[in-house]
Amino acid sequence: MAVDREQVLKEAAALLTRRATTSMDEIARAAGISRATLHRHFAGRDALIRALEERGIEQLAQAMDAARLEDGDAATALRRLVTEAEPVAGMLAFLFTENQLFEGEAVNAGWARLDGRINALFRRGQEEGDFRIDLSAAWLTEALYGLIGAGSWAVHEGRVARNDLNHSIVELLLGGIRRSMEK
Amino acid sequence: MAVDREQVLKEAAALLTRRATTSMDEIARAAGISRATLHRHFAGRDALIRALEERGIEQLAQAMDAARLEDGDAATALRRLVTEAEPVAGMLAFLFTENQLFEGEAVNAGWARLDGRINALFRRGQEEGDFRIDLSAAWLTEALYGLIGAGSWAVHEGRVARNDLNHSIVELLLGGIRRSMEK
DNA sequence: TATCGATGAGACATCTGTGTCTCATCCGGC
DNA sequence: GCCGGATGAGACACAGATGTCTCATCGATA
Repeated sequence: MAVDREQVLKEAAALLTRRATTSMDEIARAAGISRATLHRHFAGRDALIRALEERGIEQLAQAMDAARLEDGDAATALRRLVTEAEPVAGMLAFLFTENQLFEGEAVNAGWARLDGRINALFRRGQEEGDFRIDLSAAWLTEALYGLIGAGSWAVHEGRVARNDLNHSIVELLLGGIRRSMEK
Repeated sequence: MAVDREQVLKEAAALLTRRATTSMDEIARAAGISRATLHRHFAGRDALIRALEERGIEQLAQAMDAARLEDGDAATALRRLVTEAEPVAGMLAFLFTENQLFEGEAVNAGWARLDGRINALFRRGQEEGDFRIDLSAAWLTEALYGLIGAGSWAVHEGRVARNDLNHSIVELLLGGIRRSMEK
């Protein structure tokens, strides 16, 4: 009865997102397998985190593909990106706070690629005259991550309705707090 | 030669912001004292974190006082808040990701008070017709924390210049990404 | 049914961090 | 100079998690 590796990673992500210090034993139980079996599939805790990171990178990359970042105007592409990335928001929030620990070669390269794609999207919006240019694309990228993380956390805490998450993030990013007469 | 408790907390905050699992020994060394002395001043790791949290709450409260949140229009008050809170940004980023673990009585009450003040600021802006009302004040509060955290991290990583931090946060919050003809 | 691979349960050693304690030392005030 | 409080260095036991191993069991398949 082969263990569903993907299912294990999913459970692990759910637990670690809530508490970064969740033990291997707790993860194993949550996944419905024994600690021994967990170790048979992932050499150790580091390997598990690494696998999670690779999974997160892959999922975000797929979300980007699905969002077709290069199509249409940048703002609409950004909306699509947030929509596609929402299911991975919790995972991103976890990795965003955790990735300071592990500085793997391939992993960093993976993040750099993703950052680059988002950066490019913001730059495109700036070049097309739609996005303001007094805020660097690098900062906008970080801010996007930050808002996704904050939003995911807020939903988890019950301070924001899950249904509003997408709208909350995108609208704040695009339009800001201020009520504008027209735009 | 009395240990400078404030200095120890400052060092601890700096280290823990970078890596949440920094050991007591590392903190002690960074503060230039021995682990034994560190334990003489803080009963244990929990007590140290608790002290950090109280310190963060106090500092943020002072920043709010200095920002005079009730004076003038809400947007300007928000600008003042970000300016005053900037020196504590790193600390806030740490506590923001860490407070999910410790659920102290008094501590939570302290955060609730601060959240309430920020919430009130956003609500005031909404009632005065300056802030949009399709984004809840609760979400705006979370978003502010998120952006401060992301900004602090971006500065730490060298992706945003420290001098730009204030401007980056406030402008994104108030105006959003979009280039607007007029506002 | 017999077999083989995968799993669960548990024992075990190890490691890291923590909290406590003791003892020597240092430094300032008397 | 002497004394007392504070500190540093280090030993110690303890707790929790980790990684490895063994052995029994279960289930699918030949």
